[in-house]
Amino acid sequence: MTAAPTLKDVAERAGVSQATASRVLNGSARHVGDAYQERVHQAAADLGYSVNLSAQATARGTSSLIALLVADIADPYFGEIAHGVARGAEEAGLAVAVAETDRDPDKEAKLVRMFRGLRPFGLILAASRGADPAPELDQELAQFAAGGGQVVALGPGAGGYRAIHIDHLGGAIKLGRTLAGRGYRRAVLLAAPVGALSSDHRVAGFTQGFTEGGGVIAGLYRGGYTREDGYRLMAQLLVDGVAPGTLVVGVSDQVAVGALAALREAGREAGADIALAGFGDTSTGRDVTPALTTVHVPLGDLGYQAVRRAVDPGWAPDAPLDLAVVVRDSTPAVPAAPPAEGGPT
Amino acid sequence: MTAAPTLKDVAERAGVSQATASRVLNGSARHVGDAYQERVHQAAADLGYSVNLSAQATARGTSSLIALLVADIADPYFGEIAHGVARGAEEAGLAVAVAETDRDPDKEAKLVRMFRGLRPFGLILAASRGADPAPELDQELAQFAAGGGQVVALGPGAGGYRAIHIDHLGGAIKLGRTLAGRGYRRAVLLAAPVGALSSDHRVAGFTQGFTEGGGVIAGLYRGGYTREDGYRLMAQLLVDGVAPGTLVVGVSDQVAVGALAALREAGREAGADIALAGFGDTSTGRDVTPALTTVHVPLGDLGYQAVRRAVDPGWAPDAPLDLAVVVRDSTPAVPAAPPAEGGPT
DNA sequence: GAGTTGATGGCAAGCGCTTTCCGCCTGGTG
DNA sequence: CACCAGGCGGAAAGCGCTTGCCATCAACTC
Repeated sequence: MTAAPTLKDVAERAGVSQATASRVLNGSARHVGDAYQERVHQAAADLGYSVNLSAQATARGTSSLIALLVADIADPYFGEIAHGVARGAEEAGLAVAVAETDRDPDKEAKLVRMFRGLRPFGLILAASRGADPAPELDQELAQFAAGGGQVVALGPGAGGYRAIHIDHLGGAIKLGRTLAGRGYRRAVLLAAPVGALSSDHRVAGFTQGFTEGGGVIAGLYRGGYTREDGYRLMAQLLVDGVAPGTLVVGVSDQVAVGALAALREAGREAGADIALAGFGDTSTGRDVTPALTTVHVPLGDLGYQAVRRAVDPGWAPDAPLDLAVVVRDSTPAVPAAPPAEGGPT
Repeated sequence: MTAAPTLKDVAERAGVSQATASRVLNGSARHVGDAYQERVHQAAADLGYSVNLSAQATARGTSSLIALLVADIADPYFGEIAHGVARGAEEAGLAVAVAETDRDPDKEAKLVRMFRGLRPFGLILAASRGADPAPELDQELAQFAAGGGQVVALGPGAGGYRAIHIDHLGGAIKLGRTLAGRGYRRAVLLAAPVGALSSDHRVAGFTQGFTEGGGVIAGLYRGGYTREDGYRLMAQLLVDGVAPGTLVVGVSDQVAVGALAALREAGREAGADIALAGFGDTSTGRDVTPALTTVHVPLGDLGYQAVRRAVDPGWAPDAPLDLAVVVRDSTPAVPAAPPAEGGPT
């Protein structure tokens, strides 16, 4: 047998109608006599039948897929989100389709268009969206939603759609406060370009928290979210000159780790000399030396919740997700007397 | 409009038959007059039409999905594979569906069964398979293949199916030799349970290379592939006692990093005191201190090749993939005179 | 014992798309 | 000018599955 057995085959073998076989095998509200059930199951097992989900989706008008859009699946940040999504999907009996946007809005729109063809149950947008309007993307999303699809966006400015809010702003404020509280007075930010929403929120939040605590933002470099960006930006910063005692904050853990690498390569010491903090609390930062101070974001739970939300629009988490700052060795407490380096303001 | 527009809608609006609309929009061998093409495209754009891939799959009898099975998508090892798969899939115009096995053979079989329902074009098995026969899995795979699906397994013992071979054995031999060449004489292995194929190959390979080079395997602990496993195993090893100068080899970078954490916590110094090596060369090990010696596995390329193989069974890579050992600071060269610890047997 | 339920099997009409024919028209040939 | 080939649009028969509706029958009810 080179073609997969169909429902019809099963029905014939069991000596029942297709309708009955369908009701037995693929969950229906209608009850079927025990004897029939038995026969159908037996026939299905004998034939190695497996439902054709495409056909099922065509007939039912809805599929059992959930689509996930991430910037880069190899990035632990998105990897953990995907992990949570996979968990939620499995629980809901859904399969997950994933694609990478490379943070390119055009590509993102293109992918949404292709996903739209899959008629997935829901669409989870985890790729950092920019603040700029993206007309094509918005149009695709609108059409997807018009067709009955659930779109849930993960992140801050998720306009219009169902959203799992991630309080980057609040988390960053806490980070700023905490670090100012530890005695830091000068900070340099390594961020993504203006318009990258989560970056913008983190920058704004940190700035607010840090200045409230008496600190000063002494510099702001822009690149992206990756380790390479962090490395490059830090190298530049080193060229421009950084005073010891300065705190360098990366827009993501990856960036901070990249900065750490640049620092080490330049012979400077992270921690006591130049302090370092990141954002996200991905596995990346836990094992470097010094261990990275960061803001914990419950990425996996977020992904899980996104699926729940897509499956059941009314669903809400028991407790809102909290971003907590995690202080580690990369930001040692600054000794009482500040080095009189940069005066405030 | 709350229901997505269908081909019929487009055809009507364009004033042509469904057949013509189909030919214009969804690639067909047949040519259609320019005027008609124009009208159809226009109508499709006006309506925001997007093909229903499920229906298309039903009609064509084949879908545009490629399925990927990994142990844990949040693990960078699999994240990088998935990244490569995503790249290949995009190139081929395929969507990728992914699921996590948690390294549980039963779950794996269950997932293959569900994927089978999706009638994907191909199925890529990246989750570490055990050496033990897994009858249910094999049966599912056989049935999938019988239905015309391409299954390509990533890894060592990929019996029966199209496989992208990963030469764990060869890579590990090189690692063993290299490290023996650097002067190490005693090694302890932190591995996964017997039967975990890639672990077995790595253990065997390292043992061979290392003993050939004059080293001795002084211990073999078994846990798993994760950071936690590494941490736990190393803690145990520490309790059991390890002589300075010993080399600890983790079955994966994750394990090695976990071991590093345990080491640090116990106040021992990685590198000069206890040397450390991993396997895989995932981002994990690059930025820890000391940086981790490991075997580079081109995970992304592997994933990419798997897709190519699935799409075109005849395809073969230009050059076979090579595993190279990457020596970093976690295995400093041992000074000439060995510490007379464990005599070679 | 006729009438009423309620449970359950089957028929057949879709779901949206592809693809095989079929027929028409244009154009080239001798 | 009769004829044939080739190009192209359309009608319609599926693809595998679901589900509304009807038929049947056993169990009750008065």
